[in-house]
Amino acid sequence: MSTDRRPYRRETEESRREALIEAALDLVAEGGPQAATVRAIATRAGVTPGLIRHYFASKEELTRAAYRRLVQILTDDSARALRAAPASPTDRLASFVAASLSPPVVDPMRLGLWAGLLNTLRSDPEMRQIHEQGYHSYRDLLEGLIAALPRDAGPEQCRHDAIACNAVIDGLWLES
Amino acid sequence: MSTDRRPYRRETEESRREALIEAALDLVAEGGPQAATVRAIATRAGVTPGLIRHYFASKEELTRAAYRRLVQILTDDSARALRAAPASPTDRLASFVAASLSPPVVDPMRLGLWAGLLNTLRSDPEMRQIHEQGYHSYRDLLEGLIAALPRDAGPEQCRHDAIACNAVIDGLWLES
DNA sequence: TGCGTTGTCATACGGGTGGATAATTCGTGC
DNA sequence: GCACGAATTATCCACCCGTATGACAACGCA
Repeated sequence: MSTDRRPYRRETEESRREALIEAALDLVAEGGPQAATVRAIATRAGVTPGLIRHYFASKEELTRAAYRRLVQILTDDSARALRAAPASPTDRLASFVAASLSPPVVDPMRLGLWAGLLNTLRSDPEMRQIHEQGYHSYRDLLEGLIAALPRDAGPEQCRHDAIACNAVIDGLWLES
Repeated sequence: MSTDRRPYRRETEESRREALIEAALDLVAEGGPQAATVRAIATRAGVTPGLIRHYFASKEELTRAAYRRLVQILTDDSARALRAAPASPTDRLASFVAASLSPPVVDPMRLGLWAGLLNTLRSDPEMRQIHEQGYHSYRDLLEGLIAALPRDAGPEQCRHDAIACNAVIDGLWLES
């Protein structure tokens, strides 16, 4: 009479959280927020729905954790590209821009993710805060590179150029 | 005992359809597709839910009509900008690009719309077809303007430049 | 002014699904 | 082996979705 129970392995808290977060991001990227239900996330992560609330107080918290993770990935990718860049200021900027337009930064999945999360960002203040933090750190990176260029330009001008440059990058990023 | 019935006015078929479509677009822009429920659309349009199915066979049909309308708006705006443009090829291109980056083409609502509809576009083939038609007509417009420039460039080059130019425009558009 | 058409309202239904929970089981480290 | 807690299972409840239906009233026309 014993119903056969699904076999399972115990995992570390970190690996489980990671799997759940990744599953959530994948689902949002593919089908928008409405596709990222607790059941779908659990299935994708290879666990049962109940487990989600073992690691996250609510689905909302999981969503926020997922977005935090996404921002971190983007930030890390940018920073890594910069570390491997050449020494000349001009070349540094050029290679940084190039890196921002090639894999793994550019990825169709990321576009879907961004689009899917846009509405959520607008409504949830905490999400918005996470987002702005990441956005500013990227733009500041860009501004630093531009300020290091061998040319005559005040900080005001550099800031303005950084914003414009960022705009162009985002545009090319969209087209991929 | 008679429940007081909400007073109403009879409208033309066109104006009702228009109101429903606009309501649907607004809701998608604000809260994503999941916010555009039959009830919400009806409320926003100032009617009761039942009326939707008086004008559209199903909600899906309304959604498609709404998207068709959006594409038409974008196309019209582009064409209008071009009609008012100067004669010189270089100036024409410049003013067209400028128009693509100012109101009413640029609009935070449109960005939300685009983000919300991205997933829908991916899954619904008919939607995708509507989308590509609009996208191509815009890019062809751009390609025509570029081909008219006073310079030495083959058709292949013009096409390539049009795609790149479109990418940059989209990027600036995103930043608004 | 009265009548018929039909645009519009009101309400209900059947159901799918969403997030949450509580108790149970069994893998695992000691 | 024993105990702890990770993970499963089963279920809850509520909400909201899209659809269907029938009554009512606004407007055009005679």
